[in-house]
Amino acid sequence: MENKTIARKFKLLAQLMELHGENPFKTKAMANASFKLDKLPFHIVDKSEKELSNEQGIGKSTAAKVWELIQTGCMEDLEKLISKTPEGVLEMLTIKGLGPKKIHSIWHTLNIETLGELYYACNENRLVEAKGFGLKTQEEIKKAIEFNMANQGFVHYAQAEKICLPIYQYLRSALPQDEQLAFTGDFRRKTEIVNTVTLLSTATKEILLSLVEAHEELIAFNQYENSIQAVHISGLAIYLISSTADTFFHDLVYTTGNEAHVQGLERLFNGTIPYAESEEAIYQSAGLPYIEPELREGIDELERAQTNTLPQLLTYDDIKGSLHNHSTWSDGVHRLEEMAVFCKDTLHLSYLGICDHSGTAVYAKGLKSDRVLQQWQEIDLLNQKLAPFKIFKGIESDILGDGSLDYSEDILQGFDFVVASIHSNLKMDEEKATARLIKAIENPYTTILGHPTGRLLLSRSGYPIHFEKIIDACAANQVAIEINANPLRLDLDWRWHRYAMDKGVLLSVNPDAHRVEGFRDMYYGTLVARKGGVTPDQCLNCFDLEKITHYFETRKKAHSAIV
DNA sequence: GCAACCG
DNA sequence: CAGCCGGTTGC
Repeated sequence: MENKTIARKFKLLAQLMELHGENPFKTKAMANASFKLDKLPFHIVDKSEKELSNEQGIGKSTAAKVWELIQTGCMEDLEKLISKTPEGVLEMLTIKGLGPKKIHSIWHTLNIETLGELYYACNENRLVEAKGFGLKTQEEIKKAIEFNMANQGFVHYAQAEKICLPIYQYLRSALPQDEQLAFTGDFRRKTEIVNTVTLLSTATKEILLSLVEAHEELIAFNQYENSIQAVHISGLAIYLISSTADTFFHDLVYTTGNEAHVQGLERLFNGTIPYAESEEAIYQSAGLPYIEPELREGIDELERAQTNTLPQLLTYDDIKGSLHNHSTWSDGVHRLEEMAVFCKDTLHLSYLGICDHSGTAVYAKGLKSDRVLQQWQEIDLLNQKLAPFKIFKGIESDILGDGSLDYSEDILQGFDFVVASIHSNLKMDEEKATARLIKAIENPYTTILGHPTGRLLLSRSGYPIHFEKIIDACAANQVAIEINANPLRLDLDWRWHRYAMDKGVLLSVNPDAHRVEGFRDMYYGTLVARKGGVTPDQCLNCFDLEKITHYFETRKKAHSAIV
């Protein structure tokens, strides 16, 4: 069991205790425990109950609960509270703008127990009758429910991958070597969210069905002539299609999609895509080089293939370093040295950009100026110790409400680079948000624009921005744009990578890691970067140490000339 | 801690 | 009735 899972259970426990009006001190203790558990720099499952209770903020009874959770997979207190709470009320906790207090009011004064009823009440203007609710809140909640409904059944790519790779392995080892088996559909095209994972195999439907039925975590619930609809216990839909040896690669192209890409390909064949012994052979017989599944979105990949101008997509191995990461200096889990050593020795990268939160982000222990100076001292020492590995002095500076950065010029000029991003005042119209971002982009100290829309996939749409204007401003000011590699963000969206590159804007695959494992998110970043057609030479952290050092230095010279 | 919202 | 305060929520 992962720390995150344990922390989430405690958070839910705290929320439900509050929802059911239990002792506020105990409630607070559970909320604190959740926060604390989430920030422990080791795997909780490796420790004893005793060791755990030695941690500041985790007492005997909390440690006992953690132990119970690890041993039995659940906590009695939590299970009791869950059973006392209608399912719909539990779902309300996932709606932005609703916390335990407001949900209590909805549940007990309006007698609403499902999200459907709640939505209906918003439409009927009945939510305002409950204490603590006004017109604005009602509108926000209505929008949040709509957002939730539109995303029903979808999971992040990373979640889907975690579930279906073992399923693939299971099927692969159960099927004879000469039977083909492959992922297909959206998942194969690496879309940022998926609602169905589709697998294609030359095995018969009967064999596939028997394997699904033998798998503890899969339930087959529907059958068609050549396919099986199944669901994983997590709720993720799994679709299995039975193909044949002759038609396999033809079927693979069709099911991989997307529709527009397949239709375009069909036109090149005057109607039907032929059978062949590989996908490469199919594209070749249309006179085309192989087109990576990530690029098959029906944009202009067929034209680019025809003119031999498909991009040389970056791969995970092209990544030379990691920019935009956090440490215990702000809200990270691991110390700066641990982060650096992990990059150096485990990931074999040649540099780390550390970008802890700036002062305004108090909730994330953002660094005030004096702490910045102290961190620089530590970085200088570590750079001596770890050479030739290099830690760059960076900061994730909040973009304040008016578009300015968080520090005075004398501090800003001391950084090797600055990631500027928005964390507060997210409810802006497009005009305001765009102007605010452009002001930050025009700041001579801004090196990279961080998560440009602030979106959280499946839970929060970003603030609206005028993408062309933002990207044009980055081009004019030589500001790179982050591809935030956290699978919940993947922001800048891959649909805008092309536009950015055409304008000469560099992209940067940034994991925004808050713990050492977080660096691995760069893998998800490279997947969407590939979807966006990003090449290594247009990706800032594919620069080797010498090149990026030079890049940062010349950028600094450029703005000190202005100042 | 701070901003938005509500009473 | 403007404006302040305290509570809730999210960052």
